[in-house]
Amino acid sequence: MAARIATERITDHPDASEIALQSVLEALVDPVRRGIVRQLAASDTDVRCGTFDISVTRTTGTHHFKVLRQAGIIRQYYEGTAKMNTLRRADLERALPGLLDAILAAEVEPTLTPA
Amino acid sequence: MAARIATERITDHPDASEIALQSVLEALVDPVRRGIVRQLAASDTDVRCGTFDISVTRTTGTHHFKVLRQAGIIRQYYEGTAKMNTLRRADLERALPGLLDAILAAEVEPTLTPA
DNA sequence: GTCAACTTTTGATGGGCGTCGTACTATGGC
DNA sequence: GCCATAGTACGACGCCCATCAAAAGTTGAC
Repeated sequence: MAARIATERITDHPDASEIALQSVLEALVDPVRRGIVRQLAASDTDVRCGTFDISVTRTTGTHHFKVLRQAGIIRQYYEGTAKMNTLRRADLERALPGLLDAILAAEVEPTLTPA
Repeated sequence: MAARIATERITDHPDASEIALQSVLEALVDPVRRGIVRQLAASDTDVRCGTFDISVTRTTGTHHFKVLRQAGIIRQYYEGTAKMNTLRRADLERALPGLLDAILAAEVEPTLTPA
């Protein structure tokens, strides 16, 4: 078929108006998930799940992506066998102004501190 | 003795420079603790532990105050038998600019939504 | 010194979350 | 059709955290 970008297959995305502080905090309290968000924020294109630099199993990775998606922090869509990820910056800024920027600005994670 | 404000008896306070994103997020992810911080932010004077409107036992309350203190979010000192609490706004702003404001601005907690 | 008010400490309990291994599904290329 | 690649679903395990009840410590008033 012609459809190569199947956005419709993932139904988990909350509307921008449904993004809640509690869920976002729960999502971003985990360092692995913050790492994902940071890498996403640093990239100027959408990123495939498999290319992230995370220190956990693929299985666990899937779990973290799901949490981020259900909190409304990332948007996911399929492109062939690959699952792509985008940061929902604008939606987050509307729902929780300043929060994402404050967290991204705060500290380059200690584990990544350059020498 | 003459000392009625014994700040020295509590040694847990991290220095402003030691306030870390991870600890602050871990502290503020709990709704009860965010409630404490909100009440503190809304008050123009220091507040005694006992006068907070929290929905848990005093024992649990003590625990939450301790977490907030060790994260560097509040400062505590004794005044007689009462334990007073202050929000460390300036220190937090220096360590994690914009974070506290973003969280306080975000939503009046659903549980507190006025009718 | 004794009593009452305020908060803490200790120990126990329960639930939730991060983690993983294995088995499964889906897509694309041959 | 078959195989390889990308990611998911399921189930299990361990640990950490919020919660509490009961007992103990501190301080101020009398």
